[in-house]
Amino acid sequence: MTGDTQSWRRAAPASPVTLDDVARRAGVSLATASRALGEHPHVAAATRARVREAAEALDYVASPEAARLAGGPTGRVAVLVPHPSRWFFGELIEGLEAALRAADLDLVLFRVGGPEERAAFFDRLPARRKVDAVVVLAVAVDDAEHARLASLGVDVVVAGGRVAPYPSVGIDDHGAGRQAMDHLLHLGHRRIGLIAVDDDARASAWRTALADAGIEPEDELATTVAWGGEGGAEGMARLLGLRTPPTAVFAHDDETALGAIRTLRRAGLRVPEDLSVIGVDDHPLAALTDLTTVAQPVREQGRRAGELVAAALRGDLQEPLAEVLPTRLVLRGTTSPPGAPR
Amino acid sequence: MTGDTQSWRRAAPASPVTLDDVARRAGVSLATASRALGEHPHVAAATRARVREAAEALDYVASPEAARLAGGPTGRVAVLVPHPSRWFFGELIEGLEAALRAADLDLVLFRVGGPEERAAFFDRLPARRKVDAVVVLAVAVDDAEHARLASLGVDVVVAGGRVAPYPSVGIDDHGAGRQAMDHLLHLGHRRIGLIAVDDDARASAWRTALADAGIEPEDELATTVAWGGEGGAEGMARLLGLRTPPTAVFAHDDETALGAIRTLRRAGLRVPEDLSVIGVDDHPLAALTDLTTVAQPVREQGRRAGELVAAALRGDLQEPLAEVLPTRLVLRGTTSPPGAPR
DNA sequence: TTGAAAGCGCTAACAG
DNA sequence: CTGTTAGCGCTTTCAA
Repeated sequence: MTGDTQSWRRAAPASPVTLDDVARRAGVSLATASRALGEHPHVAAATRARVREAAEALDYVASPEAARLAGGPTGRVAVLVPHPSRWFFGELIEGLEAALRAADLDLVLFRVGGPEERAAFFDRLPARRKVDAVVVLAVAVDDAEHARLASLGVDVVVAGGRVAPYPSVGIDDHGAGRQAMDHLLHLGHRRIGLIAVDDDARASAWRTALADAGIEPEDELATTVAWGGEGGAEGMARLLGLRTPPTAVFAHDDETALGAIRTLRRAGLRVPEDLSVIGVDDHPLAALTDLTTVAQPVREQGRRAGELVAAALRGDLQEPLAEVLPTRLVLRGTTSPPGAPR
Repeated sequence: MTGDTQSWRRAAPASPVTLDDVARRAGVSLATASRALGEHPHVAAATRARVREAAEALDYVASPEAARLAGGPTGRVAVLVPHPSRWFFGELIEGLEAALRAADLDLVLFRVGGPEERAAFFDRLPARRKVDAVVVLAVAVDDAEHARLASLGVDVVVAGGRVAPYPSVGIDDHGAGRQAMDHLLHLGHRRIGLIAVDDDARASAWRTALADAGIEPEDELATTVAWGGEGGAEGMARLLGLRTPPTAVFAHDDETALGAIRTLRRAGLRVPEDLSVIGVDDHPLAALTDLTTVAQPVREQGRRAGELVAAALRGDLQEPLAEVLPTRLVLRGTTSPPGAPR
């Protein structure tokens, strides 16, 4: 590093080598050089080799701007994220980043959390002309938004969920809910509470699992809360306020479940002796807190979604396939048969 | 939404609105429109207003490629993140995204965890500027990398830490460590353990705080572990293995602290009655688990860093200032005087 | 203060 | 198979 006091400031960029230089050195026309470097079909092998050599020697790096301007792809993918700071989305992003990087695509992040942000994105479409594809992370896209997305003229892939007509990669949320519920039912619980975050597939799994077990789902046992630990804590408090509280609770996700457990501890109740709790995700803290849960491969969902985008951009994606990755019950210490002594 | 089975595929892009269209609608020349939209000086206020109005009405989005090709900025900022899925970095990203968006800058995410990924970034960002600036999130930048960045002609800002000559925004890590240590010392602890993740400022605060209190820092009381809950658990296990275990522990961060507490619980020890634990961050789970900690404004650090970049790109940043945001001790339930009954 | 015109570096027809 | 020729959309001299 220079001792220059101004060294933190930007210096002058290095001299640029253009395709023209490469073409000249290889003794071909600019157009041929372009074709040779791109994976174009009709180029003599020898020519191609010569051009590549020249490019190599000159340490040539193409200008993405110029390429794009002339009609090529941008080499960029927009990623729509509602909550970047949540573990789930962070994992999704890590997986995506890895796959996109491997495909030589840059990841441009757009946060679309609240309604204003959504509106800001879909109305203004700041991604216009800036990306080749859009990856939507676990957010529902309504018809109007879908229409806007379509007007972008880019490929769309969904990760961590499933949205109408787009290719997607996610888990079977209903199935995951069933795994959790069936586990509780197997243990012998009949009065099972639900702490939902949305009226989603996991919530509906609660109903159908109960119904299938010949138990009438009671509305008072289902409560919907804001996402997160605090929400979970509040939901559990509500359930404890019931004349007859449940003997087990299925929480929307691990963080919500952890919140529920806090409420139980504060109320002097033991988990799982007095009440069983199960979540979904297999968040790192679930292992740490010995939380029984239904694990889902989050990073993998991101990775696959990234691969799907890459394939779509190559034109290799024929059908809007919806990939469903497996979930699995992880037995730990927060569930046991009802009224189990110790 | 169309019922077309192919509707998931990219549709034809909506006709792109060019600067030309804006200029025409505003009744000025292309050049004037460009100047009006850019913050150029010599444009009549009325003209500028008219052009802006036209742009607004037409929902105009500039083509970054064309702008860049013609010598302008890219309107993009690279963000280097080591671990996107960790809460700390997610928060930083949320803050950054908000600030960059407000400045009309796009955020391009690059993960730079291991050495290979770093190399990939510094090699590939190459020669051609894909971004106008780089925000480095809490990672060290070596001299070669620094040189590379400088030669690319991009501005650099650091968030969540402090790196050599760059403008940065972070906290006083040593100070935060002192807040934690002083709290423990105030409570009367003399034998205080350290679970470090690095040989960093927080770790050094452990030493100086003890020394200042007239206590000789014993090496066996300081243990370094891998980041995260598992690391914390392991570190605590090591400390418990000592002939004379500490009566309190300062953990590098909340997640590490949570891991330590797990080990204590499993060992049948009570927190804080048998052993006090304090972390740093004020992670959402800290509130949930009643963990005493030193809070730092993470999202705010990201936000400020974003503002700094925007300023630097406008040329409004005169000096490489290093902003230090305040931390504060958050008293909760995992610390108490040593040997405190109940 | 504004307009006209010249590229920025590359890709994609269209000829040869 | 390869060369020629237009632009892509924007920022900038250079004049007016």
